[in-house]
Amino acid sequence: MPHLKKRQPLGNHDDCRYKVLAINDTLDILRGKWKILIIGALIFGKKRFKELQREVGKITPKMLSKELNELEMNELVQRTVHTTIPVAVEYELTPYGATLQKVIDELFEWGIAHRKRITEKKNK
Amino acid sequence: MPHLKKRQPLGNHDDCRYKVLAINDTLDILRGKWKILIIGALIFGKKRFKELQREVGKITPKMLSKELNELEMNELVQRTVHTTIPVAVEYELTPYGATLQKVIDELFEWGIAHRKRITEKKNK
DNA sequence: GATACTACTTACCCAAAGTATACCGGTATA
DNA sequence: TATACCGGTATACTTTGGGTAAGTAGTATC
Repeated sequence: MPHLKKRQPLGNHDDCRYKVLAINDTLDILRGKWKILIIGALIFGKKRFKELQREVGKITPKMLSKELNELEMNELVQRTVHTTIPVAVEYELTPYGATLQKVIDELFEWGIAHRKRITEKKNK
Repeated sequence: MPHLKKRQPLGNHDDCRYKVLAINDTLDILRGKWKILIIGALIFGKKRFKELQREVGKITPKMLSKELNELEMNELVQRTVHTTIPVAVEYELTPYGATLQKVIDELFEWGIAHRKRITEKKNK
């Protein structure tokens, strides 16, 4: 079950609160040290658990498992268990997960611009 | 001084890491329970400390002070002390801070869509 | 029979983030 | 003289995020 923060009853003029809530929903989903990395890895296709672990870097199985669970809850990632022997578990981005692309692009572009701004300032 | 995570030396094929770094720069700036709320409040114009405190809600002065400092370090918010008697301190979004608008809009729209998706699913 | 791989889970720990409460010096108001 | 507003700090506490290390059940390889 996907988790959302409880939506407060809207007061009179505070659909502002409602906005903030929506923004934080998105932020919560992307938050965590590894989520973006995992999504990034899955953009290029299905991956198995150990494969992800190797690809993402120094992530521990505990964290990988936790982050994948959260992504799955939010239906951004699909987990498939193949009943082969031994079992193989595959993770892939859902089409819904792919809708995050635009958001991620914006975050990326602003981050790049920020970094540029900062380093330019430093060199003056 | 604005703070950036140290950029790891790029390996051969991982400008992916570089991307993630930029994304996380942006995320870091927006991170914190109150940042978005504060930026949201400042979009409508200058505000004084206590004004912000009332507007943002249950934030403690310590947190407000901390978050404002961080926003100021990143040049998103400008702090002006008016040497009136008594002194008045005003905070406002910088033009640079306003460039976050697009990012925030994306986060908002995705959040709205997500919320809609989830609640629709629940009602089935 | 020993070791190793897969896909995890569990228990424990620490540091950072956030909260609660009180306080400060200065000014203004009743 | 007392109270309240302003712009914060100081101190102590709890909560959360994340890391470490180990264990587990099943399979396969040497």
